[in-house]
Amino acid sequence: MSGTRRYRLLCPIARALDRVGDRWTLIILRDLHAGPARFSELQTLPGIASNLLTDRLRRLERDGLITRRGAEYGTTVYQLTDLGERTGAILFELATFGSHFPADAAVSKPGNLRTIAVTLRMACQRVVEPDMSLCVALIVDGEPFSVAVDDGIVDVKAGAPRAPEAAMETSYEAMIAVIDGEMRMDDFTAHHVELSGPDYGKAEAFAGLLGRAINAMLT
Amino acid sequence: MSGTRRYRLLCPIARALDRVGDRWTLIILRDLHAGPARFSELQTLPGIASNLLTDRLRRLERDGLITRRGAEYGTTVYQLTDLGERTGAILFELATFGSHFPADAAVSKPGNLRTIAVTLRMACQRVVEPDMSLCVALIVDGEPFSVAVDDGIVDVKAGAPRAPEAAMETSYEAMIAVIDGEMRMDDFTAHHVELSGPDYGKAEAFAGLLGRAINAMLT
DNA sequence: CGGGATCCGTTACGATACTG
DNA sequence: CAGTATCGTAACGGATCCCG
Repeated sequence: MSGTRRYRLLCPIARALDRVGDRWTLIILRDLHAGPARFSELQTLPGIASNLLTDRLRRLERDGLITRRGAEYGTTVYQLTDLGERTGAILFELATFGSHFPADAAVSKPGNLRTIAVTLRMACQRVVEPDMSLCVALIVDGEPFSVAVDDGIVDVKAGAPRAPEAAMETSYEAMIAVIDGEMRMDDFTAHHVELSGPDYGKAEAFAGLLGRAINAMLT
Repeated sequence: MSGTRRYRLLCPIARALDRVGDRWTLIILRDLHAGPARFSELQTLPGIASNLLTDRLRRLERDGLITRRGAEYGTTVYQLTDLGERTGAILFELATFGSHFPADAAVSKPGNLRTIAVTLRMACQRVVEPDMSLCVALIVDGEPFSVAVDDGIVDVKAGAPRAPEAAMETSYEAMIAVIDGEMRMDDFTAHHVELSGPDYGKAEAFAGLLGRAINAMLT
């Protein structure tokens, strides 16, 4: 177990990095923003060792960023606390910054696509109208996500919504291309997205929200 | 020289961490946000080894986040590029998040106070009126900073301004206490700050801006 | 003196194997 | 499923030395 090698400075930036600055920590948090996850789900992160994952989870729990639930049933679930939710802003700024760089030549696609949840939620939250409400199923490479806007409060979670008003289907690579500024938004909506009902107007409303969110990221 | 141990994921968050996620990298960038710095200034960071600093600077230069200027004169100066400036938002969110945690018992004060520049600039930028303009000298523990607002564009740099309209003197510990929420803003302005002219109104205007900036951080 | 380079002991990470 | 245990390797920390 690690524990030394901290900055131990008074500066708030260093204090933050002392909690979330270790390798994998922010990637783990990124996944948990898509909803609670179990150990084995997080282990699908390409390249993380199980002992590292254990160490990070223990430390995040100790610092009050996550909790473990239901250890009795044999099903342990890790979940963000209110404090842990606050890392969303950090992750969003990292995503905005990271979109300026090309992906490595030897990229390995992630085992799960939970990464999109934080970025999508924060990006939409910034541009949503205060009176908007909708609940759509977003399916990315076959993986379902729930995008819910409740009077201007945006929530994005892994898993299909119970009663979606509409659905949007697309691919992860297309989403990345448009966030990176390599694909125009109208090309994306025209050729890489399939909208469907039952309430088709809600699908179009979500497409519009998504467009404004991505435009705001690219400035 | 390092170079392996990258995430190599398509996810923009991972791409960002592949550039700025290594130990010390964000701390170095933090310092450079206060203006250009030389190798020896950055080496005052408590605990960084010179070979580590060399490695991080090389990598930041290679990734286009910083440039080295004037190597001919024997005076090498490292400076943020436009791309590097964009890390300001990440650092601000880290500072906001980090202020929720207590400082370590064995804190070592930094050799320089350049850390305040990014946080101060971003915090003020968020709440400044578009038509505000001022140029004040901010002296923290004797170290001078220049805070300039030019038609709503905020700039904070290490070093005294040439023609300050006013001055504010305070201490680093008091600033940290108020950012952490441990000291009330009115207590700070009443007992831990000294304002002076020549244009006393500008000093009060800056104090007001600072108050609104910190209040916005604490929400 | 500023701007590093070199060396070496220690710590953290990565991979795999194994267990309650 | 949710972790331990072990071990080789890469990165870090501290010190010293070097060169213009």
